[in-house]
Amino acid sequence: MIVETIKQIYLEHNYLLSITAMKTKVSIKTIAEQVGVSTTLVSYVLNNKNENRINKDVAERIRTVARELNYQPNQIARSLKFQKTFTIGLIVADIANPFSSQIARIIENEAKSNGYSVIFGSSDESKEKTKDLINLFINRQVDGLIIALPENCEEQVAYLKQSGTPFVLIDRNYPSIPSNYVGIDNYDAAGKAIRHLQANGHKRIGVISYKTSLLHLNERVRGVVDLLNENAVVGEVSIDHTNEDVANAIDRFMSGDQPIDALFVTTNLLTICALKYINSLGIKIPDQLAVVGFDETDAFDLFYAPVTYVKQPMADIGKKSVRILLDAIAKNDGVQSAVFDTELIVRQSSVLS
Amino acid sequence: MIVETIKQIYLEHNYLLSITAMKTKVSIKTIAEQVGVSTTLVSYVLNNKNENRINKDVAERIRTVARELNYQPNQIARSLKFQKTFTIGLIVADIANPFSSQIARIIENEAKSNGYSVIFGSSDESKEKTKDLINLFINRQVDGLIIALPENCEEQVAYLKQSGTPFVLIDRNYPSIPSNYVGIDNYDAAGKAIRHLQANGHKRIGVISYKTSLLHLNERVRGVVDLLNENAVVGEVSIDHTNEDVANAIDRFMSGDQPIDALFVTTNLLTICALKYINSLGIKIPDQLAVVGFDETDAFDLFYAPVTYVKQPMADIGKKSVRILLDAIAKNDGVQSAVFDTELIVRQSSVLS
DNA sequence: CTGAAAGCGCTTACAG
DNA sequence: CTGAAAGCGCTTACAG
Repeated sequence: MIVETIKQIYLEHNYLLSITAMKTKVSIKTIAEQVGVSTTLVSYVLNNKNENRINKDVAERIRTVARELNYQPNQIARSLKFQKTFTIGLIVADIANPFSSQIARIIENEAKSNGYSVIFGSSDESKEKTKDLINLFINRQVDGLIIALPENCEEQVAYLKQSGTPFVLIDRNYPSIPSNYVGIDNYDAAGKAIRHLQANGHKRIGVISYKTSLLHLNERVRGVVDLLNENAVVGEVSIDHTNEDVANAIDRFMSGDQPIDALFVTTNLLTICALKYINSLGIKIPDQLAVVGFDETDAFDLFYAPVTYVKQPMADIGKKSVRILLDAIAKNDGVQSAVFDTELIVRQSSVLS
Repeated sequence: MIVETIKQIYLEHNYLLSITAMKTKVSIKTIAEQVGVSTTLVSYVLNNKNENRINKDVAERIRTVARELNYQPNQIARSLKFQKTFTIGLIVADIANPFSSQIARIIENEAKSNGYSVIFGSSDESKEKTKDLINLFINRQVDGLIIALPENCEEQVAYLKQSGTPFVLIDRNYPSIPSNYVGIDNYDAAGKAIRHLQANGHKRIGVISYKTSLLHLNERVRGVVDLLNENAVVGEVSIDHTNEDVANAIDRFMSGDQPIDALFVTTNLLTICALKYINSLGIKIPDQLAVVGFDETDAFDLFYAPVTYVKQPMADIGKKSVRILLDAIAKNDGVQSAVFDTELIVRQSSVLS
């Protein structure tokens, strides 16, 4: 009954011949036997090699049989032969984070148009998981890796270098160990946010960031502090107790005789967290508090005062990281890096009405 | 200089011995030669096989050398031998869509704890891309596939069946061709939303969904219509002109002598799109219009009237799809399906204040 | 114009 | 207790 249904559909779609091959794995050998030639010839024909010195009729018969049997080359066998898998390993903190999944999509597209597939893994900001994923992907013979590393991963970078597997770091860089890297000018991004807030009359500006050794985040904070000096009010929150820490920071910022009148938050997740708490306090944005966030998300668009944010050129970052990786795969010497500018998308959350 | 830095770090981390192996691919053969035994023995030892009849000293030497050389087994070679790659292919409409990336993360975890990795691809709701991805992944010898299919993919389902590759459909089902499937009770989910709106005194309810043959979405609409009968006001929007169509539907719903007082939207992306347009019209939620959306997103939390939504049990769906797939990989006969209940998360957007 | 053979890195039944 | 050999599915230099 089920088989009948399938058969029916195949008939309709003109796949009749495939039915005969149902479930039987067809290899180059199957075709060779069917046609009565060597596997050598089958391989040549199917790969369009030595076309000029292969009998046209034989070639045609090979192609026909291959089509009839719906031959699918075994890429694993090719990979073993070529020592090349046409696979890229992507390691991010969490593929469910919109920043990661947006980048993943761009990398997927760029990889695909170059014949590569991508295998992914989430590190949850853990050094150990990162190391495991690196080894896993190396075992699986990926041709290269694109990685957003957690903090304190000098060891992993060194390990990657000595492994000989081409890789490019994205988002988070480790300048102490020269590596391929693609990211943004974080210092300048923060500067854009702060100068904008200042230009709009904000005097006392708070910044919320993670307590971390991650350079790209610290650069964002440094960008703030260099502009505000002693007037900078910094709140560092732990990744383990983000909600409480953000709440505490905001409470501290808003109390005392010099409450802040503007807030800059250095990541999308932190910004959402901060906005939720600000909402719960009934603080009105932007009148009581101006806010600038980081990265694009639908939540910022739908907020009652659409949120001003620092926009990263996701497409550029994703594409460039693949390009650099493919370069490194082709010729693994020297390192390349690309640092993109960001754009401040100004909306109501930071502009007094 | 760079080399010095790396060396330094390796010394610190006690990887001195690895340095000597820098860039040299080490195989089982390398170890065999170094120890002076056959590759057979190396393989047995490293895989803990025939432990009882292998000389303890030899085994120890093999292990030591393997560790010193930081031997990493070539999984491609193992895959070829075992006809098994321990890889799952995941095909979604767009990995950048939060629904997809959340599911992806759960699938990743569940797969990993069973020794599987996951390779992904986005179909952009295209039949052709889906077919290409299926073939690509089959060529790459994935052990199984988890797929959210676009509409009109009967052919692809039949193709998958005849390929013999185990697969499970998620989110979108094709009951005409019995297959492994994991999803939710879409009809009931819509019912939950509508009964809630009715219980809150809403009389005239509009529903926005895609114009599609996708069963799961039509089930959501059917769930509405079966409750409201002729009072149901349905707006179907094209996936190609979503923004305009949503705007047109809402304009139509809100005009005339019987404007709607409540709106149910059947997907997260559509809900966000609808909310943006409603905002732009200055319509106040829930007082002028109650809204119930679908799926979880930060945007719903941060909305000035936190949005009531139908919550899918993402973890259940993700885990179950992997479990069923692994079952099918182990013993590919018969089909399993799992249909989960949803939960209506009631918040301000649908409750008159 | 065609095919036997080696080899990619692994595993394992078999023989000793 | 150990190893030579075959084989997973492919490619290709080489010989004819």
